[in-house]
Amino acid sequence: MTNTKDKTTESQILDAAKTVFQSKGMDGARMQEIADKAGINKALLHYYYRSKQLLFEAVFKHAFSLLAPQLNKVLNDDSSIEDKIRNFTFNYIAFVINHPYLPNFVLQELNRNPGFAETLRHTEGFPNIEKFKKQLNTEIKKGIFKPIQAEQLFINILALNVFPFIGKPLLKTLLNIDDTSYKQLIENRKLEVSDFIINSIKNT
Amino acid sequence: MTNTKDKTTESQILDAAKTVFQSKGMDGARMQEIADKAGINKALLHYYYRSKQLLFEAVFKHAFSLLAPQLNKVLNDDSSIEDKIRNFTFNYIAFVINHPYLPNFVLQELNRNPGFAETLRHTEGFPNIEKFKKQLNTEIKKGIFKPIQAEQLFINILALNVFPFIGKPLLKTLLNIDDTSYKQLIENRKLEVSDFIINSIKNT
DNA sequence: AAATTTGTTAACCATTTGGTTAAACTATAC
DNA sequence: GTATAGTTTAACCAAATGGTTAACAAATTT
Repeated sequence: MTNTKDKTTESQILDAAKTVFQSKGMDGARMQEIADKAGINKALLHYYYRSKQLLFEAVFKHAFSLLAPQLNKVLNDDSSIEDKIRNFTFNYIAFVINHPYLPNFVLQELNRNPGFAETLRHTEGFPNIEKFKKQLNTEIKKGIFKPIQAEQLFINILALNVFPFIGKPLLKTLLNIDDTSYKQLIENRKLEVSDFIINSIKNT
Repeated sequence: MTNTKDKTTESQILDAAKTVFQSKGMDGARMQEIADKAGINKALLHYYYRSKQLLFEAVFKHAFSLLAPQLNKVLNDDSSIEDKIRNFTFNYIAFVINHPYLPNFVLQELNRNPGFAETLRHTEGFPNIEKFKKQLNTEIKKGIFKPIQAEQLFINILALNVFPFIGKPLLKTLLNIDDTSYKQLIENRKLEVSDFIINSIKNT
């Protein structure tokens, strides 16, 4: 075997698995469909990844490893809170526009199996809120921001950025708009969401 | 057959189906598990609801019929925008604390089958945003609020209220807190979220 | 109370599904 | 070039799954 060919087949499988798992979830995904999409025999899936569960975990961990650095940006870099919020919002929305299935996939599977979140905490580079908390409290003491619990602000930031992607089918229907308009609405949020947040907490 | 006994069996099935579908989703749910939970033979499921798909739709429509009136409250009653936001936030969070699986269930299944949302639009009492839009624009013109698109504000309100429930397993891990603390965090949001929103858009 | 309709069950069925096996094929090692 | 190790496939398998059937039980009707 050539190592090149190895990697090609294995990554073809992973790519196909990503597509199928992320659009149908663990329960809805079929090993045969993944094999077909990868253009290989079903037995090869088990040759490279023993079981559906392990293949799924590979996909899930990879998905989460894409999201974690996005979160760390808002939590652990050295800019001001205001800059963090603006950068995170802009970058996260731009990022998810290119990976539209990711947030729904990760949240759904964590809900299906909450114990899975525990496993993630012990992985390298798992986001931690401590620095963000201290920094926010310092800036509040300086009078830059109105008092707000770091946890609540963090939830709000995430909510405003993540929800439009998870809620897309519902929101499109409620707002009675088509895909193009919805895309535009999301595009506008890259800047509007930060204003919305900053407006709310900044002292004048 | 007595009509009373009919309804009892049928609603036992529906109750069991709610529990199973809402916690495991369409793909993860098993007809046998629903039958067991209802304490009846599996064939009875098909006697009352022809197929898994139809039983699922009954559960889904019921779930949505619980959520729709909550939305209509923010869209179509006669109070001011500020009161609407405060009432909706308080009521919605209180409501979902008692139906914790609902938002995730509805959003997940709409993502799995986006065409389903179309079906909902044509049901009685489907929420409509038009009145909210006009009212908001009027209050903006009066100078009560800073300019903001009704659609964006609506998304924000929904996001801030719904996301904490959908994201619970992720947020609990990120914030490194236990169930009791998380419950308290959510409880606090009943009032804090409205302040957060109003602060952001109200003219001073 | 006999006939008929409705409710309920155990057993069964076809299909799907994740997973295995044994053989064939390919490429590298000797 | 032949042995050896890694790769790929077709065929197969057992378990699970949604759904059906035919017979039985319980009401309702007449």
